[in-house]
Amino acid sequence: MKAVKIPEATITRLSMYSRLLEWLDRRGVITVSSSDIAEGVGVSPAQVRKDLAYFGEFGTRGVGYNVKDLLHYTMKILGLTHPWPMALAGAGNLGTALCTHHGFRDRGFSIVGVFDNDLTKIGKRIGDIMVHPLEDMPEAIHSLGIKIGIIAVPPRGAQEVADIMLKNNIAAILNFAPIALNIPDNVLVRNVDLSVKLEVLTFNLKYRGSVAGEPD
Amino acid sequence: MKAVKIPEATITRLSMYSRLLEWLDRRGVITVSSSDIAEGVGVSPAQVRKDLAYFGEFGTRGVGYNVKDLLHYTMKILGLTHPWPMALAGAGNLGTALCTHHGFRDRGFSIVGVFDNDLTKIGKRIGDIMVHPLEDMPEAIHSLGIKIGIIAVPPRGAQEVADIMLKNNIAAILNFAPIALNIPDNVLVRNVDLSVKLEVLTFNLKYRGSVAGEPD
DNA sequence: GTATGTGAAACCGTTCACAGCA
DNA sequence: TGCTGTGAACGGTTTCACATAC
Repeated sequence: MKAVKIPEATITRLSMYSRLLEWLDRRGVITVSSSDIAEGVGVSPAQVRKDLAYFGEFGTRGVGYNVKDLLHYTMKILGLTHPWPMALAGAGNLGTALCTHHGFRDRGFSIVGVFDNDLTKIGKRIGDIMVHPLEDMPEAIHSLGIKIGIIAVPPRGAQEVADIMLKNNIAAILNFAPIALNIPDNVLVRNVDLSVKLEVLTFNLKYRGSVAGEPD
Repeated sequence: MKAVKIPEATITRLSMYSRLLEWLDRRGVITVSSSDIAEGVGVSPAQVRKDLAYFGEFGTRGVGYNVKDLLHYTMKILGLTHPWPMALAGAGNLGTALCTHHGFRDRGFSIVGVFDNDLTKIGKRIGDIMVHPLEDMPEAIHSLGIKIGIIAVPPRGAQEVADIMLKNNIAAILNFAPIALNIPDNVLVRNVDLSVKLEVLTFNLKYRGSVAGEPD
């Protein structure tokens, strides 16, 4: 935690390193080198070392990194030492998929409230939680200490949902609606836009013939 | 189409401009300025102009851009003048969500084959298409001229699915499995990793207090 | 010998500021 | 006058290469 600006890309990669380390740890691997990690997530070894160097010195020269230790550090850096309850707006197919998404629970994220204003969905059960009307979201946010909201409603309703979240002091939003939300600067937003991802592919298919590389 | 390298971020934004233009066009808007576009997608006007400049001169000085024309150009640049049939592997919740995802069809993408090797899913109907066994995928890829594959299976099965796609000359893969796929350089891959997105949020919540900005 | 940690260099993308044109 | 198009400046990220430490 220096007074240095840390590139977002570094955080993204750190998250990937962390998951790889979890995998290695489960397999009983004790030590990894920066090249091992690099190969595992598809970046350069120098990049791995630079990324880690933002946060401290975790390795041993001539040896590498202790898997368990580095895993622990990455989790701590990413703020994953405690669970993050989340509120989900939208109980459609996407919402259902997110609710049951294994990858979330594996990393300490859990959707503790699902909200929708479609009467045919309210009362339904997704996994082990029930869909509640949107108007119940504020109370849930406060009583369950929810800091992160997920928007998985159609574009039309997205800003409305965002506004409700904002009014109730949500700190961060993961938005799946393909529109630019109007969000104040003190609230974090990240968008997941599936069509954009596909269009990057079609562009490349069309103009570059075929070149690989994964910047994102 | 110059001999200039075009930043991936430019393509990402182009895709967003394109969708905004569609929206404006449907509303009967005739002309937009770079500032209008910039505001609509949350970037700077200079950025919009730079991005467009990679591909030509589409505007009129002192006036702006013709919405219909620019929409047409962006679609063409992105390779969206013809439909892109896609094969989906994985008929779980995520697969189902992707199948019924409106945003795809709106932009010319359509999933024309869904494959899974879970016997309880094969034969099921998602929307208007049926889930087929994974072994039927090769034939579908060839007979339907599929160039893009989507992987929405659990991490364990992802590489296997990828290998099948590769063996059948898929040109691009959109991967939702949170692992680094082993893919040759001549095949395009983009990963959608939901946990990573969330961990970027938790990192920022923890260390930056609250700062906005959407780099991705 | 081997692999980390790190300044310096190279590279890339964004912003600036203004020339060019309707 | 107003807004586009663009070379140049800027800032930030990645790569390089080597000193450092085990």
